[in-house]
Amino acid sequence: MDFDKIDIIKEPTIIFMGTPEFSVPVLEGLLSKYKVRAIVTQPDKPVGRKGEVKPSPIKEVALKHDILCLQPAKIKDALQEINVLEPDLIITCAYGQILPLELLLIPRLGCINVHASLLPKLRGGAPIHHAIIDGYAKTGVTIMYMAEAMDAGDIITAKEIPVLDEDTASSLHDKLSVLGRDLLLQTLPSILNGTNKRIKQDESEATYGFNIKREDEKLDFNKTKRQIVNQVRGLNAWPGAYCIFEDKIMKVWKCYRTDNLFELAFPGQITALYEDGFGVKVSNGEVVFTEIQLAGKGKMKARDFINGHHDLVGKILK
RNA sequence: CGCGGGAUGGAGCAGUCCGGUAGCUCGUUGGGCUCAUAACCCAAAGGUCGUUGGUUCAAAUCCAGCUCCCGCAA
Repeated sequence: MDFDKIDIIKEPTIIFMGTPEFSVPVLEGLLSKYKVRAIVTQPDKPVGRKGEVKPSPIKEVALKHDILCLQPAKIKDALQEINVLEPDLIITCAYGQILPLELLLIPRLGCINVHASLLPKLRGGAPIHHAIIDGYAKTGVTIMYMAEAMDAGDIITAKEIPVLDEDTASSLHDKLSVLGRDLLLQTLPSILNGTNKRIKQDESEATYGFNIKREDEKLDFNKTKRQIVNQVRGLNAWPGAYCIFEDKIMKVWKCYRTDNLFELAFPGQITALYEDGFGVKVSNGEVVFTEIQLAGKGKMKARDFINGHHDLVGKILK
């Protein structure tokens, strides 16, 4: 009798923890090859203007596959339940809560996390947005053991992709999500049989990409055109960069930079009209807004906005 | 009852406060100019002004209800 074989056949008990859309492909990939004992996700929360209570995307998957789904308001409340399940491995991916040490110690093989950056770069809750906003040339996904400090655990493996000029937070999100799925499936066998690598993070190289705050969304026209463009595409398709036009919020969904200088214009001043949008003066030149949205209105082509608003040139965005 | 904005030809807006023949910038179609053009000139088509009811001689406009969309906040 071959005992090694028996070990491989024995199914590990896996618990998956995740919440948003990003973790859905990762979970579904996992489900295609492995059995998941339970799923932990954030409680249903009121979403949208009407305050409708909606389950998280991960809960939808749990329901579809008829898997036990835990939704503790605080993860500590579920420690007992998780303990009883006797997981061999806990896999997290954008769960949304910090895991306490007691939980990290439960699984025999530890807790691993799929994180959307090349650690130790961009630790924190919004690594995808910040990869673009902060002008990173490359980013990726990292699978690592979880530690008490946020995203600071030992690295198991990582895979990088370039940040392209045409990338938005949205496109990068989708790419990293499937990249994370593939990397997890590729790496999981070694984690389950204990042959995986385990590399300490270089603390001196650490950077952070914390959750987007309202102030991160406000455009500052004293910044450079590259910074403005990165901010706009780094916040597309959610939550969007904005500025103020005639006391109303104007979200900017798409823009590009030009070589025009307009040295005499004020930062934020509308410089000129073009076929596809209108120019705005920033510290070192001009960016052209091509898709915008005014408070109370839907997204629109900047050209349509121009058609309805005369005398734009010279006005100042704040 | 969380706060607020909006619904007007295909698009974006004005007109609404102070009721009285639907306007602007585009787009579309046809014609003209041009070596040529997404440029320019001329012309045309296209709207029961979100929906229901009320007030009035008369409602896009005033009043009430309803539907849908969106920004903020959660």
